[in-house]
Amino acid sequence: MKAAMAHEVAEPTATERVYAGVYAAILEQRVVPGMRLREDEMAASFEVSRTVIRQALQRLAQDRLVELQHNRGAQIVVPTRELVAQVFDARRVIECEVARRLGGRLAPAQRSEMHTLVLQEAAATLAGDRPLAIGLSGRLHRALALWSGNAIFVRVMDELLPTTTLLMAMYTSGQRPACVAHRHIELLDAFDRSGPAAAAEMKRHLNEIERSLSPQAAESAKALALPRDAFAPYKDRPPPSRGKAGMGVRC
Amino acid sequence: MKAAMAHEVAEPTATERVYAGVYAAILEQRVVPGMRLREDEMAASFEVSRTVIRQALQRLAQDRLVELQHNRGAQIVVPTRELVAQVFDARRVIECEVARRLGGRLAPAQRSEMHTLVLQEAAATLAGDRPLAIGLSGRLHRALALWSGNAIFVRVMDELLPTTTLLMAMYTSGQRPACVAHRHIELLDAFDRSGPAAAAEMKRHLNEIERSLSPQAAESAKALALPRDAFAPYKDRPPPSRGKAGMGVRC
DNA sequence: TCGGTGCATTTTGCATACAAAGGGTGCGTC
DNA sequence: GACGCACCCTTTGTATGCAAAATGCACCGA
Repeated sequence: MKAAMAHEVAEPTATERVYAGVYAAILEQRVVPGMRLREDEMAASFEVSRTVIRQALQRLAQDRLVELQHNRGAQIVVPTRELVAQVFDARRVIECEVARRLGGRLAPAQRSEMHTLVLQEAAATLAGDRPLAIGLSGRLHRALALWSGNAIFVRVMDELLPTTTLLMAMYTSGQRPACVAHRHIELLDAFDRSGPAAAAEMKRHLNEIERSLSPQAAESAKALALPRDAFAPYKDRPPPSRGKAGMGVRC
Repeated sequence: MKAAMAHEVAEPTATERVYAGVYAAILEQRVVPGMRLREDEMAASFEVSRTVIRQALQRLAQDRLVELQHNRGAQIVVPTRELVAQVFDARRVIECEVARRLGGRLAPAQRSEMHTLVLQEAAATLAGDRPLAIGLSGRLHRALALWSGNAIFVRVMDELLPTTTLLMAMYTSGQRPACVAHRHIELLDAFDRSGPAAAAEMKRHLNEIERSLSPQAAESAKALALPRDAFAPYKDRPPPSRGKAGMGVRC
């Protein structure tokens, strides 16, 4: 009778909050690749039980944002140059095919939605909100897969987008604006033309994004300790004192 | 120390046993699409706690073998003709590209492993062990993705193979031997020639499998009750010794 | 017969507990 | 100072309990 009509925007579950919290921390580069995520600490930070943390870590591992090593806990995935190449290679294969099928065939509603997303992303980029821009970019590419008519492509995109997001967040050295890579307007134009044109532009587009990722930001940074405030926005107030020795800090 | 060297073949966790049990039940058609999987009953059948059942269902849902409906529990996915078309469409896109890259470039070891898998699969088919044959077929396709050099393709195959397995198990009306679809020998030959040849043969191969799936077996069968003994082999016999129940399939 | 209501069943989310396993640390020894 | 061993800490796997939410169904009234 009130909310909870359209989607489950109502009240996120605790697990989801943790998931989103870590996701946001990655996007905003508050965490470093290779950083250990200890269950107790996270449970304290988010003020939930370890059950929730474990579930969230499970989902994050499923999205390849964290890596679970047996009996050694979880850590933020350390992206490699190799991974960048492979992800974009695979995305070119799939998304160029999507573009080929969809180019010149966009329904008016789809075209207008695409346009909206492009504008929103541009606005976010201008506003300096990189996380939002990255998210909107992902939504655009996902929408294209959806419109291709094959739900499997959407599944594949859902599998690859989180990793891409991680890569874009990690392989960006601080102030460098990665926005040059997001010339989605030209993509929109190409989709108005033909399949081959859209495919070609998609390839160019993905190449451009790939090139924009500087393979330096994520280097070194092995297994850092958890900065006390990495998830600060989610714990409200600093816990009294966690004077536990043996943190195993090592760079 | 001793075992657990190569892989975790040592002693499967309870969650894994449940997962494997349901997986096998699907392969052997002891369960029907749409069948409800109630936690309590499964917990009783497998003699584990609901914790384990929930985790197993989670993994099964992740593999799209069961569908989790909010507050309505889990049920075996009901495959549609649409899904068949989409899965094989996507697999053609990806695996033909894999074949194109790999054709004529197989390392000797790879070629021999491919050969071994093909022979094993043929043997399993002759022996009437459809589940094994389906599994080996999947392993072959996965190996090809692996050898393509792009780990992302492996991820995608890992995403699609369980669904394909489900489809092959479900869309096979009892005695119909689906083995004609597995002319992997010709695939092997094509991979010895060239990229384009391998891609063409892969396309033909996937088309053949797709056509072999008769879209009738999985119809109707909505929300059946759980047969008391669907998972029987797993609640009385600790070691699932590959029971050969309902194996009346043969070529 | 149709429609609304309330209860019973089930699932879900979360917390807690505990034994086992494995890795890392630090200490003692050589 | 290097090596080996024992202990500790963390994670993992599993069980259990419980409250809240949602479903489905039976029952009741019109």
